Amino acid sequence: MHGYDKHAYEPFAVTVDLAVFTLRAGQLHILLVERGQDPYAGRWALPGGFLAPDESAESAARRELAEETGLSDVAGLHLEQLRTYSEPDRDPRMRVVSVAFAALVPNAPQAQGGGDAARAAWLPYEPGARGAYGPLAFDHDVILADAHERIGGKLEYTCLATAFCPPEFTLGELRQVYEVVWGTELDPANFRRKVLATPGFVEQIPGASRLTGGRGKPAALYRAGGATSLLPPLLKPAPDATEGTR
Amino acid sequence: MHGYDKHAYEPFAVTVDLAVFTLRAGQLHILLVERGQDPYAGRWALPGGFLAPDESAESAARRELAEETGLSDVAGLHLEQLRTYSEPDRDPRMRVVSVAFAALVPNAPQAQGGGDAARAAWLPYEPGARGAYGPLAFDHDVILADAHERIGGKLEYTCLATAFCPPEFTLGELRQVYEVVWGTELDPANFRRKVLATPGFVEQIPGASRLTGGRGKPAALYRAGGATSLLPPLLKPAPDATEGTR
DNA sequence: CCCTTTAAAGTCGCTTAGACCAATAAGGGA
DNA sequence: TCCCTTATTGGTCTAAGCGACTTTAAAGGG
Repeated sequence: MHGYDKHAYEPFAVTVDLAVFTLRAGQLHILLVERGQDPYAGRWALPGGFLAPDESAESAARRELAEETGLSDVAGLHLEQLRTYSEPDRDPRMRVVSVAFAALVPNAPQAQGGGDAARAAWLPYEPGARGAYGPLAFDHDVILADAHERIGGKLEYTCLATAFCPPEFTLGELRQVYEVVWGTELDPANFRRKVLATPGFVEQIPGASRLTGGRGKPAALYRAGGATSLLPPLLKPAPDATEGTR
Repeated sequence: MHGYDKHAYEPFAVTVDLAVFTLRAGQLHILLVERGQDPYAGRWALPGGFLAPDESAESAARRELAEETGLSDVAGLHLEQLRTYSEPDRDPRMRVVSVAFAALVPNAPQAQGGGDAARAAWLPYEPGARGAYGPLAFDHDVILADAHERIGGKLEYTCLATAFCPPEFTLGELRQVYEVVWGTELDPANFRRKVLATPGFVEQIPGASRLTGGRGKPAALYRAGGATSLLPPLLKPAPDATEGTR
């Protein structure tokens, strides 16, 4: 196929949508912008924007990420293409094909309004029920749920969790990433053994330590190692059948 | 920011590209079409086509899959969105954004030419070096490599392997799927134990048996079960102990 | 001064993956 | 016919890993 002179083709508008997660006060947060105009005026939506003629979707996503978060060094942030949403009726005005990305930000600064007048905020994300943001605009509820599932899955078999942490972190903070994203609790001792047994996951910073919550024994500091895959994987514990909370 | 009246946007051509895999004579094969016109005239390419105004990328991909393979029941075939390729220079003529899919076909019929005069063929796929098809057109070498990596990864933690098999298959045939896609050998007894220990992976057909290669003991027949995830995963064996990645 | 809190380190038992070995049931060749 | 080969099926054994648990260390609070 790909014969342009033999087949008619329709032009489409192409956008990128970003699901930007961060950890704040021990809770998973998502970056959202408030729409100021119809359709879905007043509703929250994922940040995003149109693809420029001379950039790839990855470039556009990273540009939008810098604009919306106000961070200066978005080069090192984890940005991952989720999938492309192309249902014909997903935008009531016109045909829009959107390439969705998931991004992880370690320490979230204040949310910036974008280039235009839209209001931006970090809002706590709760997987099952809709949180404080209500139903999102367009199909962004689906995109957001897909993004969270992807992140949770990648924690199992990659070293992605360090992307949520600042350059220097304790093993307790790293464990909190798993606990918050998965919504479960992990045994601190077993988690420590598993992480340290994986070569290249983390590297200890010699002689450095820090108190995490003002209490308890000071914890050693680590930085992210060079490994990217986590073998064997760190599997999310199966939900207990006797417990009805899930 | 999704404000159409505030930002200019460029229209793009949107296509779907398909990496269709099958097993033939104990070897992994990929469905390719030969281009009849420039650019890349005479080169092999992945089948694909333009997105129609009223269909999603998934619909377009399934439509193309039916056209190119000549199969009548593409509804049950596994079709999975890979990612979207949007580099500005990936098509020398114009700006084309392509949504790539990976598909698995159990028993490949003869390759059909598409609706146009393009020649289609099943060609053996070899992961590392380029096979009998030489360098593919556009960025399709990258797409094909990404598709193979995705399929190989999904075999580890899903029950996807049955999608390569006909409705009734032996455990040896199922094991061959893993061996061919991964390029490794698996112990037949351990593979059998692992598959049968996973509830819902396969169901035995009572009393049925078949000779696989004309030799050996007849094997019991199974059909695909209802399970979709494979927990704990069936990990691909590490290449060698000389590397420190495990 | 004792209590709580968190980190760090070790122990115990169960499960499982990987490496084997053996028996069964077919076809092929001498 | 009698082995030999091939492939399935079933079994054993061992080392590794994981979950549950205990213990010690190092900090702050009442």
